[in-house]
Amino acid sequence: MKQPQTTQTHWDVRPDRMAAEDQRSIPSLAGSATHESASGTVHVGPSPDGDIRDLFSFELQRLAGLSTRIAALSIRPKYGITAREWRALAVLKYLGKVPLQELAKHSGLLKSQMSRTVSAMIDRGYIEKTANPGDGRSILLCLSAKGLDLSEQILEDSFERNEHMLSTLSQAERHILIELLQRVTRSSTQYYHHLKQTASQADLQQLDEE
Amino acid sequence: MKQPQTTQTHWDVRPDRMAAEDQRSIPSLAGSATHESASGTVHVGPSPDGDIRDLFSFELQRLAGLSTRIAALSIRPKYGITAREWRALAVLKYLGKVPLQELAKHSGLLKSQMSRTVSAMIDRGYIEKTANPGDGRSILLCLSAKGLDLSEQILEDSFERNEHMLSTLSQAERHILIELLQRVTRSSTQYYHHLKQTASQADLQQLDEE
DNA sequence: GAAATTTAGTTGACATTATGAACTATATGG
DNA sequence: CCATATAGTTCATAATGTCAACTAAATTTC
Repeated sequence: MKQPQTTQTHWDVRPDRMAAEDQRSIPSLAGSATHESASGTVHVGPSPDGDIRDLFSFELQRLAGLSTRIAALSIRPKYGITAREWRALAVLKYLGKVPLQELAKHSGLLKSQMSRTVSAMIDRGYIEKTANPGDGRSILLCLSAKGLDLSEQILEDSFERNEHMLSTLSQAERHILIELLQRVTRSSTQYYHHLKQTASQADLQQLDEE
Repeated sequence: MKQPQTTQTHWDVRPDRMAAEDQRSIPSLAGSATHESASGTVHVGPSPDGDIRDLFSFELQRLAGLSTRIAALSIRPKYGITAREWRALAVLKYLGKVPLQELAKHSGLLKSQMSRTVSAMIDRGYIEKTANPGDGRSILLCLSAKGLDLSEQILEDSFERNEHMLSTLSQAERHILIELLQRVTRSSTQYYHHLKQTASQADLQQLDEE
């Protein structure tokens, strides 16, 4: 099934940016040559002539949307579960037995979202909930046998999906990609907290002014 | 755990996997090895016991969610525009003057979504709409002067945001990351079309069977 | 060249997701 | 004790995504 090394897939990948029907005019595209200016600083700071395609977050969003659709297409019909529910299971699988907040953090969801997701999974018997002996407010969540089994099945499928998505990358490139993403996630998390903080400070200041 | 075959990358990645507050023991984690025996067929794929953190799509989704929140935090309050609306403007900026379908494709949205988005932007004077002389069904969209101005302002902000998000990567690494993302987007697009097609074929078959 | 089929865009209906705030019940620190 | 912080649930609301129906213009086909 898996073909880790080959670069060839049956779906035949074709070049980008100026694919097929796209090249209608757009003279401004000539400017894209400017990017590759050797090794110097390319688009970093405020770039006057860069366009959105050079923007990391743009590519990221585009691909993430695609990935969501692909996952939904493969998971929902087959397992009767949403991608988000599955993610909760899979995260819980490596966390073991943790309170809800912890699960939410690792999944990148708000606790309110996670609370609903989890209670739906409890109703369906995928997750078990026990009291936390050390803290009466908190609960401890873990996978049921059924939940573990499901999460493993889907995880396997997911690795295969990823295999297809990454089919044009070599093994080395895949590792690089994941590692870079993880690093970016870390620094972005810090940046996000920073932003939130200064934003709420600005809000307070605004109130003072009125 | 997982063994990436001595994938030594020069930037010495130290995934935090068990960062900061996370290492609260979780003794039950040791037990996760025992599960394998029960389920019989374990993982046959390339990742026998990899967990979801090794999954490209998982990292992707996590980071994309973060990026969305960061963008919303910076764009909405400052410019009174949603991230999606801005993306439409920025894509239109490099496309020039195109029909709606074209704009939708490049933005990764359905035409129905784009139609709504665009008409809101027309109402606010950011986008102009003219008839397509070559095709009576179609319309041609382009940025107004106001829209161009706004898109450039936000684009500049966005490059700065990205700067923060990518702050821990070298210039070379940023290029690699974008490159890889673009390549993955291309092959994933192919895969998606492939999936959709086989899915709808399965649907038809199902109908036949009834 | 008229009927049937495609295609571009708009709109409506509906499910999913995101976000914040209110509310409960414990916990913790003066 | 009382004030305050925290864990989790629930509610309200907005944004997003998805699909299908609909109009109008193009294209194909016989």
